[in-house]
Order: sequence, then C-alpha cells, then structure tokens
Amino acid sequence: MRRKRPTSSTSNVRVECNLFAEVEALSAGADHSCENEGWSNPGIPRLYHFHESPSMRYTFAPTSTLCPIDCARTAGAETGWCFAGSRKSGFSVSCFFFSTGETVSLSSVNQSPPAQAKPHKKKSSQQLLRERYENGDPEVGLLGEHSGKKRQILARLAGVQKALDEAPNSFLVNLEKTLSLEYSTILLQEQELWALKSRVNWLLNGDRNTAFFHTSTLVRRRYNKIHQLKDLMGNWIYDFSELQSLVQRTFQCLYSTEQLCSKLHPEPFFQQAMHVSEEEANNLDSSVSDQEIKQALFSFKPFKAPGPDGLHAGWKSNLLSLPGIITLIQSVTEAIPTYFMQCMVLPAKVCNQIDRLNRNFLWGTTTERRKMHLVSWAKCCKEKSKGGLGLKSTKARNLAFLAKLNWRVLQNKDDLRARVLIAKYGLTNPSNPPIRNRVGSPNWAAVKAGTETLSHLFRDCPKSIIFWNRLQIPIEAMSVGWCKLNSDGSYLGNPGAAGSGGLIRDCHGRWIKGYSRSVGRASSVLAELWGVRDGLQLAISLNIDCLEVELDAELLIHLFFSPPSSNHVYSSIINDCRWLMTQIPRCEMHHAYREANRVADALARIGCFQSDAFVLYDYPPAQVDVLLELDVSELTVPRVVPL
DNA sequence: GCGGAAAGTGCGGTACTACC
DNA sequence: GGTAGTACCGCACTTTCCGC
Repeated sequence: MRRKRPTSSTSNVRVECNLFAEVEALSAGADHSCENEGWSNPGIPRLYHFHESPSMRYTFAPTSTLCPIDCARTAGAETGWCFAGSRKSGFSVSCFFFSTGETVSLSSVNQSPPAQAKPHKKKSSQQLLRERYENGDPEVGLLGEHSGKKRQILARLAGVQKALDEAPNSFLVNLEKTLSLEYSTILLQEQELWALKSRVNWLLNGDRNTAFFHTSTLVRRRYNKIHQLKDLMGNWIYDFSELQSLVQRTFQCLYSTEQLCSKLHPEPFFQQAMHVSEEEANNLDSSVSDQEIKQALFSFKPFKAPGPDGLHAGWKSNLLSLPGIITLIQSVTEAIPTYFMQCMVLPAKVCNQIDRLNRNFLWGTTTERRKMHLVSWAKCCKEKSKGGLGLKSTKARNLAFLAKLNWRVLQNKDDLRARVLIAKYGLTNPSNPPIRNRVGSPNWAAVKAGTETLSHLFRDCPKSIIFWNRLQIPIEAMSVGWCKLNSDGSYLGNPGAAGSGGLIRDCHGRWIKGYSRSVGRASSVLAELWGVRDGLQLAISLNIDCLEVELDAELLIHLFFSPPSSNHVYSSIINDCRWLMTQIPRCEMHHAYREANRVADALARIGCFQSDAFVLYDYPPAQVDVLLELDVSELTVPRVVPL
C-alpha cells in the first residue's frame, strides 16, 4: 500500500456517503487518490453500513462520534476502515485504518485533481460504486444519507399506492411490501445511527426514537464545543488562534517548571520508602480469611464490573422487574439450601437469615439504605392464587422436605437408612413415639421433625380435618317404598377365577336377600354383569316394584346406557339385563363409590371361592355381618384414595 | 405525624453437653 | 446421676425506618 506524504493544503478531502458514495476530493498537491489506497482494485467497492459490524460499533460508540465504515474488503486487498463524521446530508471521511496497521488521515491525503487523472483513464472508486449499485449488486451497501433514501422510498411507495388504487395487481402488491420492508430497515438504521451518535444508553432508550437521539447528539456537541476561555488575567478569549496559544501556554506551564535548583543531597532511600509494620509483615504469609473474601466481594461497586452476561449487578438490582426479582430469588437463594434441607433441620437462625436476605432483595434494602417493605413476608409467601407472590418460607420448605424424608423411612422399612434408624432408635410407626427419646444424629432429628410435620399434615391441621371429612362417602338414605340392589363382581386375575354377588335392602337398610355366584374363569366385566343379572332376577322374584340399582363400575353404567349393539362381546347378557329392568315398574341405576358398595364386594369375593354355582342368602353371612352393621349405623365411610 | 413492617432486645424455658 | 454452662427458641415489647 502506498502512502503519500501530506501537503499543506490537503485538508478538505471529503467523501459524501450519499446514495452513490460520491467521493469528493478537493485537494491540490501530489498525485494521490483513494484509488491508490486500494479502492480501485477489482471488486473493492463493498461498503458496509456501520451497524453491520457490531464489534466496531460498540468499540467506537463510547468514545467517538465517528462511525466505522468498512470501505474496502476484498480478497488480496487491505481492509480499510474510514470514520465518517456527520455532514449536512451525509458523512465526511476523516481517516482510514488499514489491516496493515497504517493509518491514513484523509485530511492529510492528497487527491489528484481531475486534470491530473491517470492516462489509462482508470475508473474512480465512486464510479465503480455507482455502476455496481445501479446494476443491483447486493454487495454494494449504502452509507448514510438516510433522509435522501427515505424520500426516495416514500416517493416510490406513494407512486405504487397510487397505481394500486387505479389498477391493482400482484406485482404492485409485492413491490409495496418490499418497499415497506426497506423503509422499515432504513428507519431502524437511522435510529441506530443517531443512538450511536447520541451516546445515550440505548438499553434504557431502546425504542425507536430517532428524533430524541438526534437532539441529544446536537445538544451534546453544542455543549462540548469550547467557544471561549478565560486567561490568567480574567479576560475572555474568543479568537481561535489566541485560544490555541492560550491552551498551549497553559499546558507548558502545567508540565514544566521554572525552578532551576534542586536538592543535592536527597534523603536516603530507606528513609523515604514506605515501611511495612511488623503486624503487616506477619500477615503477609497468612491465609486469606472468609471475612476478607466477603469484604472484597461486597466492596465491588454496583456498576463497576459487568457479569458474564454483560450486565452489571447494579443494573440487575435496580432495573429488574418484580417477576424478575422473584424468579431470581426462587432460582438462587431458594435453590441453594435445598440439598441440606432434605437431610437435616436447619437452625431457625439460618432460616430467618435466608428469609431476611430474600425479602431485602425483594424490596431493595441494602446495607447502606433501608427500604420500606410494603407487604409482610408472610403474605409474600402465600400462593399466587391467594394474593401472595409464590415465594416460600425457608422453615416451611425445610419441614416439608423432612416430612418427605420421614415418609420414605416409614414406607420403605427395608431401606438401609430406615433399618439403621429403626435399629438404633426404635422407630415403630408414626403414631407411636420412639422407644428411646434421645436427640440422636442430625439425620434422626430430621426424621423426628418430619414426623411432627406428618402428624400435623394428616391429622391435626384444621385443613386436613376438612380434607378428610370431604373424602367421607355418605351412605345415601333411600326413599320410603324403594329397595336398593347393590351388586359387584370380583376376580382373581383378569381373566381369572371370578365371582359375583349382591344384596337387596329395604328403605331402612335392612337385609332382604343376598346372593353370590361363582362365574368361573372370566373377566371382571362379565362378573359384574352376572351380578346385576342375578340381582334383577332376584328382585323380580321378590315382586319389588321400586328398585334402585347401585354399581361401583362406571363402565357398566356406560354400557347399559349406550345404544344396543349386537356386536358387543357381552351384548347378550347386557340385553338380558335391560329386559329384566323393563320387568320392574320403577327401576333406576346409579354409580356408587366402592366404599359404599363394600357389602356387595364382600359377597362377590365369597363367590370367587365357593364351589356351588349360585348361593342365595336369607340372612347375612358372617363375612358381611360387620360391614352391614356399619352401613346401617354410620352415615359416612372413609374413602381410600391413592396418593 | 401516622401506619406498617422489620429489626432489636429481654426474658423464660428447654435441650444438650461436659464434667465430676 | 447430678450439676453447671451453653445454645437455641419463642414470645412480647420496643425501636427504627420509610413512604405518604
């Protein structure tokens, strides 16, 4: 790369980065042009908008109003960067940086006058750019001149829309979309340009706000420009040359001295040097304490060192939204002690300190400044559906984990941990206290704490009492004159040895008749159907006019109320049951929970093991006697729900 | 100044440990 | 096994702080 020496009158090299990247070089002197710096190499003109180079944009944004523009990037040619300052309608190139490390200031570069053009009439770079752009070369980007291009796009858009009104077609529609997209891109580029120039924090003003950025830039430039200075005598200096000399004199006085004498015999070095005290010397080889590490960490300024994500701690603490703070609490301070919570009882002091950290972070309280906590921590720890924030109290989480640990020990007594604890401390079951009431290991203390939580959860808590009461299955009373048929099927394997059974009771719950049948090897559905059929036949033989049939199999209810189908594998017995129901004047069929149908279930289980095909009971058998009395005496039955 | 919440303080009780 | 010391905990009350 050739580099020309600057001459005295070469300060007006300007590159108007308008639509055609017109280069205007108005300098006199030796033969020099941008072409000589590599611009005229084949395929050179590739101009990038500055925003296509984020690294350069961020590199230069905080320190310069100049925009880096990749002016030449070709294989085998030097990569050049020019920095363009704002002009009335474009950019003004100030200097070039090349990959070879050289820097060329265009203010000091000669440009050959047109009269001294080279004899081979080589095309200038701007001519090459213009030709390639006009030929639609996508490699040729545009620099600056957003306003000119905006006007052009808007004019084209107006023309296209006018044509669409007169004669719409698909080409115009697509063209309008393309132009609209291009216009949006220009707006974005313009906004980024002025955001870059205005040096304001675009993270805080990230909206499309070109006018604001533009105004900020102009105001800042006007504010930073020095128009006048006051000299040592207090006189204001306005002239530019006088200002230059004043600044020069000031700095000369600042970094020079008129004192010519100096001390010939300075103090010995050891007297001037700083001394290390004996205590400091002893501490030099001591290990770093946790307190020192904490002090060093907490001494970081909030906006000093950004984290791995590029954001400062101060930004997070000040600008995080409430959901962000909550998420951070849940993912950090609530998650860290989870492991210890699962195997030991955290001291109340530790729990309180963790909660204090969380609520202070939530409301913004720091060591330097206390902030008001608008809502109590207890309310914050409520569920979101109940008006809380969904946060969790550390103590409550600890107890919940320990209850889980206790439950595992009780359920998996063959587990090594359970066997060790039971052998050492004599744990029998959750309702009985341990044989040896001793403190024991931390693990044992955790199990004990979990026992208390389980007892509270499943027995003592008022909410748990309500919960269990809701699970009570009421034995519904029957209307006067109605009889109830409870039928059920039982099987030993599906299919396997199956049996069915049932009973008929009057409106007071008193026993009328019962039955059980050995169905043989059958499925559970077939056993259930046999039970219903036998019950209906028994009711007809007893001349019962009002019968309520209760089954605990919802599938059978669905089969009975489905449209008749001859293709179903159980269609014959289902149709038989339907016909039997028609023989009873008033017959209804309902679903009942298994707990409310336990007497029929017991009779069906008898049917699985009996040798006779069908057994009719005038009196309740001994196996169901107790269950029958419970049904008569109690109004509710606890329901077994798998957890 | 008021209201609300956290933090601090004091007291009593309990559980555990070390020691004799 | 008894005793002293210590740590922990819960409770009640007061103080502090902050926004309005």
